[in-house]
Amino acid sequence: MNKEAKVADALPTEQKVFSEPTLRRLPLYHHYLKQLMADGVTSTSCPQIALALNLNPIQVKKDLECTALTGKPKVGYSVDELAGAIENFLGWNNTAEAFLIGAGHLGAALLGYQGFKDYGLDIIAAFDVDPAKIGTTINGKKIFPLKKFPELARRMGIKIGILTVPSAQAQELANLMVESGITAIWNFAPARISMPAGIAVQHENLASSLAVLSKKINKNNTEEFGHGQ
Amino acid sequence: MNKEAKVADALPTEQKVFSEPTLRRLPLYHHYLKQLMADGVTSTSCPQIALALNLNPIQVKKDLECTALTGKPKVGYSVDELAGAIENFLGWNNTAEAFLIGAGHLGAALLGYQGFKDYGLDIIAAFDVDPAKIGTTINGKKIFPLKKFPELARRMGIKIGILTVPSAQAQELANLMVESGITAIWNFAPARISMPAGIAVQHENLASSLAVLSKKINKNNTEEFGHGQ
DNA sequence: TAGATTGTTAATCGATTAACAATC
DNA sequence: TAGATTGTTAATCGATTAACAATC
Repeated sequence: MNKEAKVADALPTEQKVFSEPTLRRLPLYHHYLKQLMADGVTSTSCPQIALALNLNPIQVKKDLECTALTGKPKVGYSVDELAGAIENFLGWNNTAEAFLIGAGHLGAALLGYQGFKDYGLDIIAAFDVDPAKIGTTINGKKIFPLKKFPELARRMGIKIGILTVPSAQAQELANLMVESGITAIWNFAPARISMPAGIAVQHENLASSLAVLSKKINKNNTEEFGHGQ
Repeated sequence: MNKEAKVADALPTEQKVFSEPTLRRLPLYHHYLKQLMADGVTSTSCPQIALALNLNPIQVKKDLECTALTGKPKVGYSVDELAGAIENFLGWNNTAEAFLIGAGHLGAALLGYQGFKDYGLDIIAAFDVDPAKIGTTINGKKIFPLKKFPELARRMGIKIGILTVPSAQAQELANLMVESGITAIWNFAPARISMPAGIAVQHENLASSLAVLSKKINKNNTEEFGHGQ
């Protein structure tokens, strides 16, 4: 019995929750660890990771508590173990299957992105209402008519839905997903969708990111030239 | 002279900084205001916006301080004015031109996304090293050889660069952008890039979002079934 | 050993939320 | 007027950062 199991026995109900900023940083650490592995490096430390990613070393340490690994003072952690522990924590080693609705530009891009497999996600099919797209294959993934979604999702036990549709249709199609047994929705429409409790929703909003970038630009300009916006 | 100008005169150096979470919510408000406008609604309030977007009304009020608008007690704000003030604050009414490097799946999707114009961004050309892509047009945008980037960026005074390349090339091409006069980079590669001070960088990381979604799913499951992960 | 890093607890900082007077 | 919302200041909450003993 390993250490993790012992801790789990001792505290069966106490499950530490990690903040969203922490969760968002874990893939960055993992990416760096993979780089180290490719370079043949076998151990690393929080200060080293922090230096490479331009983060605070103590923050890195706090974040890595989620792995429940024990490091060696002065040495750090095994790169291999650490990468594996992050994958394990994020559930990247048991792949989940997903359906996508909306085979437009963005939908097609996601269908063609090979990296998702590494993150435990496999988009196995897409759905659309456009007769020109139905029956075709985009980036190796077959496009089905939207009306087949509920039946196929139920039959295949799909739990993750990806929404890449115009915002006007987002709420309606999210509802369809939930009625079809989907319990987690990754929403790329520039509109919030509201869902019943128990349904996980992750909003991806390019307008939000662009707003942050715009303001960063303004900030740099005003600092540089020394006057208000 | 309007109120904003007066405030700017009175406090020329004091420029209130708004938090990143606030900036990310502004486009959501704007989107809802546009909906109201389409429905012919002329005024709205923070509680109404909060209800529609499932947010805290006081948070909405705090966020809208960035507009420097004065609302009417019991009535709220003019939908039209509020939408305009947000556009103004985010700089969406003076369009900025951008170059994109990496005309793969994701790059093509961004080239084809019509919505950016509304957010003050115009991607006017893309660059790639693939001879099969160079000279072609993807979603109406011409693809140029990468080696033309510095000259064209300089000549056209382009300040925004969008990176949609594999992570192995991200840092190198970000450097090229900066050498070509780019001062803001929107990075879609799943790798952090480090930049000199004064260069604005916005990282877009699907792996991070997926990490958050995965954990939301786990959380719901453990709550539902009442045991640890 | 000396020194760097871990592990953990405490302090700080900033965002969110609450409180309340002013006002239409 | 009564009541809802604004504008603004204070309190809370949580994430980040600091401090420090333990240890290899």
